[in-house]
Parts: sequence; C-alpha cells; structure tokens
Amino acid sequence: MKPSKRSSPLLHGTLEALVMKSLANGPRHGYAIGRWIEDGTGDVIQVEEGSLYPALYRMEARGWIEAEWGQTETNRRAKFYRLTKEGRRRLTVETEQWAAFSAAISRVLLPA
Amino acid sequence: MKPSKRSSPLLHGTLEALVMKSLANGPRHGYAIGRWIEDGTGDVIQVEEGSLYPALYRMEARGWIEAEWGQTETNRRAKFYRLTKEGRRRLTVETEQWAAFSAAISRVLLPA
DNA sequence: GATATATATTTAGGTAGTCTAGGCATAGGA
DNA sequence: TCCTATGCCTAGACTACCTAAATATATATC
Repeated sequence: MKPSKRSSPLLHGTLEALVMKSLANGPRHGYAIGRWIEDGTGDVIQVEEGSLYPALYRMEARGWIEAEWGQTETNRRAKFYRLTKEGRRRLTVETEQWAAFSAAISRVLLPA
Repeated sequence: MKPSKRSSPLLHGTLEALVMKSLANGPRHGYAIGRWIEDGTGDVIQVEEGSLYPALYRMEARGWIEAEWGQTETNRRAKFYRLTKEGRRRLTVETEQWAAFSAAISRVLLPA
C-alpha cells in the first residue's frame, strides 16, 4: 500500500465511514478502496491492509456492503464491494456523527 | 459523570489531547477535567471514569502531567493534575495532528 | 527466459485504548 | 438520617487497529 508509519490512534472508528464513502458512487475492490482513501486524504490517512480487509469482512457481515469477485480493468482478479441500502443508511449516520464529533473536539482543542 | 450512552469509537486517541487542553490554563482535578470536557463539547463527548482515570495514569507515567493531592474549593480531597513542559509539547503536537487528521477526514467524508 | 514490481487478497497474533460495572469515601442538603 | 453529587479506583472485556507474514499474477524490463 505505502511505506507507512502508523497513522496514530486517531483513525479509530472512521475507517468504516471512509470505506462506505468510497463506495457511494459505485463498486470498488478492496485495494482500490485503500488507494482512494489515501489519495483523497493526501496520504494523511494510511490504510494498512491488516486494517482494511478485516474492516471489509466486518462490514460485510453486518450487511453494510456486499462482495462479488470480478475482473479489474487491468485484467486481474479482485473482490468488488458495493454499498447495500443498510450501508447507505449507516454512512449517513456515521457522517453525521463524525461532523458532530469533530466539530465538538475542534471547538475545544483548536484556538478560537 | 452523566447517564452516558457510549460515544462510539471516535474518541480513541483524542482523549489525551482533551485532557491536556483542560490543563493548559492551570491545574485541575480528575473529576473536574471530565466535567470540563463534557461541558466544552456540549456533552457530545461523554467522559467515562473508566476511560479518564486510566488515561490520567498513562499520561502521568509518560511524564505529560503531574499529580498532587489537594483540596477542592468545596472542601473535598482530590488529585490535582498539571501539565509538564513535556506535556505542553505533546499538546502542541497532538493538536496539530488532530487538525490535519480531521481536515483530511472531513474533506473526504463531508459534502463539498 | 528470468526477474522485478505493482497489483490484489488473506490471516494470525499482538497491542492499545475505551467501556462496563462494580467498588469505596465524604460533604452538604433535605 | 438518608440521598445526591462529588471524587477516586480498578478488573476484565471488547473492539479495532497494526505488524508481519504468506500467496498469486499481470506486465514491464533485462
């Protein structure tokens, strides 16, 4: 994925929302999801494989995403995930939670 | 502290910064630190005692804060914490990390 | 043909930090 | 006297993340 130097404990809880967001506009395979997050955050968020794949299984087990094996445009075997209806609801909830949470923290932590 | 209904895994990693911030303008005892955080975040962040006190010991062990037993203005025994120099440095670092991290997440997660 | 690299997935085991759920003690008010 | 809010402590569970390894293959390069 990347050289990576641990992204502090701050990622906790946000990975799932980021994954779901990456699927909001159509299916993507796991590896591409990780890339999308890293690209979108300018590498501020490092997505470790040992975090990403377990997160995908978790979310699949909860019915937030669904998987299907397919072929990438570069002709490689990959597992494509897509958001379920339930996942879309979750994304909305978690996005709102993030907004409220980050605003609250920033209000306290950052200089007025 | 409060009725409390778990504040999701999002708190992970930010509690220490919030604690240090609460001490930036002078010593406070543990219970008051928790109150300060809850008040300052409008109860968005619920500070459980089982999270707070272990965090305080951790931070004391790392030399970020120092403790001293004292008396509250309501005449009760309490342990007062204050930021060390090292703690002040940590607070700066963690505040910057939070700013970068939350901006990155929000950029990806929140509607443009 | 051989080798290297980027892509793509899997998983075991460790770690860190939070929460649950209890405990104790006391000041002040009803 | 009892209740509530204040104030601290801690064992054990849980969850999610990370480390570190393994596997497989398409494509480019030598």
